Amino acid sequence: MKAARPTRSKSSQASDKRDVILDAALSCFVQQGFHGTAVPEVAKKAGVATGTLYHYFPSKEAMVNAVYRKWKEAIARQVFTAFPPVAPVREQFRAVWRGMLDFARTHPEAFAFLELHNHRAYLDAESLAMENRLKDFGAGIVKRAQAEGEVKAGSTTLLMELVFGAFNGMMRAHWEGRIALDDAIATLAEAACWDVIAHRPEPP
Amino acid sequence: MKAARPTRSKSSQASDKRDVILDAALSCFVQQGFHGTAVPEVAKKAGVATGTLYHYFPSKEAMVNAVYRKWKEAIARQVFTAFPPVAPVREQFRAVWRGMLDFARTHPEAFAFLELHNHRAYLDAESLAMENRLKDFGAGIVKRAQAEGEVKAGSTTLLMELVFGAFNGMMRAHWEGRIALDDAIATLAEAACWDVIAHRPEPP
Amino acid sequence: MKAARPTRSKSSQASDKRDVILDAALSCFVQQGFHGTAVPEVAKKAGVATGTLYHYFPSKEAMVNAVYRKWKEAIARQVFTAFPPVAPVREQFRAVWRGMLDFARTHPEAFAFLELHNHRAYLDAESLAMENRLKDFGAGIVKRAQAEGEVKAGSTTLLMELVFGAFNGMMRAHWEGRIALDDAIATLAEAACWDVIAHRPEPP
Amino acid sequence: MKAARPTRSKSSQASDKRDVILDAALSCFVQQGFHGTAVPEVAKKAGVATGTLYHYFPSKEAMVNAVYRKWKEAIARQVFTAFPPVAPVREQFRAVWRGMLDFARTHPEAFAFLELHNHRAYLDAESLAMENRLKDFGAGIVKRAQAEGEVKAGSTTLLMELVFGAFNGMMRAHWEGRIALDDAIATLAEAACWDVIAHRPEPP
DNA sequence: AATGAATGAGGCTTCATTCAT
DNA sequence: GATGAATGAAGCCTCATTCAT
Repeated sequence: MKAARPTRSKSSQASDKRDVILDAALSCFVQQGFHGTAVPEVAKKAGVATGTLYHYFPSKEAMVNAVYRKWKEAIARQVFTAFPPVAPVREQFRAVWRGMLDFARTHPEAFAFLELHNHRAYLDAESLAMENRLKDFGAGIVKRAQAEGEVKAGSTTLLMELVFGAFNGMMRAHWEGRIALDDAIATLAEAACWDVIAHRPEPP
Repeated sequence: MKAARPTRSKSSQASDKRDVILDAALSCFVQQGFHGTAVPEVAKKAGVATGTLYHYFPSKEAMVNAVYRKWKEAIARQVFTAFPPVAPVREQFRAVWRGMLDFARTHPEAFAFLELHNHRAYLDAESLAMENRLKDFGAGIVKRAQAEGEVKAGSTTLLMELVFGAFNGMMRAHWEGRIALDDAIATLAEAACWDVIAHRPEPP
Repeated sequence: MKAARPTRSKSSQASDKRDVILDAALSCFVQQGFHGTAVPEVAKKAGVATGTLYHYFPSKEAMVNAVYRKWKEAIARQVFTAFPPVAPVREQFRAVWRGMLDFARTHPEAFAFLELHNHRAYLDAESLAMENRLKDFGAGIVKRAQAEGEVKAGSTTLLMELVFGAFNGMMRAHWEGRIALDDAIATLAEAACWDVIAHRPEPP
Repeated sequence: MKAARPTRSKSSQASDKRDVILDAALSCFVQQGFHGTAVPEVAKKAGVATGTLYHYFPSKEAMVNAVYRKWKEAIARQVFTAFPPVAPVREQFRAVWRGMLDFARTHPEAFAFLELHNHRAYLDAESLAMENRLKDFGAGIVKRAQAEGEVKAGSTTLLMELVFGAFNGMMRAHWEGRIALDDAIATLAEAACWDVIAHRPEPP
């Protein structure tokens, strides 16, 4: 229900404009990359004057970092919220997977920007620090599952990176139109990615 | 005296310089991205004058496409060469995997450039066409394996993208220093990625 | 409660704010120059909003001219007030000198702004006209003194400019920390500058 | 004789262009000040493209410092060259004075730029260091003359600043058209400025 | 073929000024 | 009157590309 914000105060209007700019920036950056995007382009897409961007962000770099953090926070929140702390490992895995998938389907540009681009040249320390939260979180799950014997032994980080990589590979294929991400595909993918880490003793 | 390289013809010297430029360009592009790299930077790293670049490439875009094709061709050749056409599927999978891994270890910048960057904004049609060869090749293997019942049923493309994605995830983690790619890790990763596509009937 | 200033009428409050702005502008202009100062900087230093400046001055140029005239008027008033119309020339000289020195010591930023900056690019006709009053006044004194034989013959303007120049040189050295302007120095300087214009017949 | 450079090597042509730019910059800066001058203006006046300026100077600030140093060096050289080390103080004073006057007459814009503008906002340490050489040199002369009893006792720096200030005042008046700097005027000015520092015992 | 100075359009950012609140 | 967000022209500087040597 959008009716929840019927009267907008001055400050919420300002926040709105900031968000409009962030959305325009996301859209430009995901299509053309950070260095491939001109600041006036972002302004034009946001429907404001170029100078206005500089009331909200001190520089283009600050802007891209704000975009990055906004959405990294959003995906983290979504995954954490859906996570069942006391469920069996298999179910936890599914929950994280669905959380990420829901996010990626709801905010395809945000996901593509976060995961399909190389940000190392312009992200600041705080943004880089953020990047590791989901991964640490994921690594924690894998580690506990390893202790319970349900997941392969060996480098926890490797297993987690393989799963995230597979997920990103799927999303990239979707983003670039090579696959359609319907429920059958999503289910198959989830199962296949579980198999990446699942401990399956050879049958006798 | 230029006579120091007697065994090389004039044309092969020219090729050398072209390669020097391509190497410098690869190095710059992988660190700073295409739009983040200035042409004189590439020239400086290559040890030639700026104008010289334009004797070998008509534009910066042509240059980045040449870099892309050179290395996409190289990785394709390496994988095709190592591929055993008549071996069992499991062995074929391992061969492709090892081929890619060997390439990525031997040419880390090239691999990072090819797979960890988003090129859509500047690659031309021919380069884009090239991108699909490895994937089509991989998809062919998967498809045949599906027919033989050794691989999960369902979207061939999805399975292949999951495997490539997992591989890229591993390489990105390595590139960014989160894992060390020793043999134990590589073996575990290969096995885990095979499990992505392996058909494992539930035990009764 | 705004009632804290009961003795001041509305209009004098407005004048106060105008003066606050003029003071802030003086401070900025003297440190960074006219073109080196941004209008919002002046507003910030004055403690008002940027838009408020434009209630008091139609433009940045009008503002700098107002600053100039305010202080040029002030120094003129101070010098004229202290001037003894019927005293001997030597005493008149001393009075003018002390008047200028008092002003420069009391309002160092104002003096530095008036005399140590080059205003030709933005002063309007009225401001430029003002600039010559002190000098005409000074020239008048010198001219009468020449008639009385106490001052060197020759270009009145030159003599007056030399004295003003010497005074400014002293103040610049003080402003830039090369000399301390104590009473001994001031007395020596006054005597030395009188010698610039004093008619001293060679001893026989 | 300009014929001394009949064939210009590549490097001397480059120096020529650098000098053309420095001259254009001097001309702009002296008329409109540093912050009041736009870089493309300088380029236009120099007859080159804007980008060309940046082959010779890394920034506008570097450019203004180069202008400053070029001319500060030139005036120093001129004064030092004309200085007679073993002559009587009165003659040394005259030599310094004439050296400065010759320079100011030959290069009026350079002199106006050096002495009639306030550079503190953009000069770098090296330029500021340079500024004190002429003054230290002048102070040395005054100090020796004080020791010989020909010059007033008291703050050496003050006396020197008064003389320089008077000289600058004269030049400013000339620059702004209030006096014509013919030989009669110059001679009178020189004598008057000597009187600033001359020790004249009161007649009994 | 090789050079690198030169170009000028375009990039990021600033800033004098306006105007809705 | 007072505010400060908004504007967009203009500022400094970069950079892909050209061309005389």
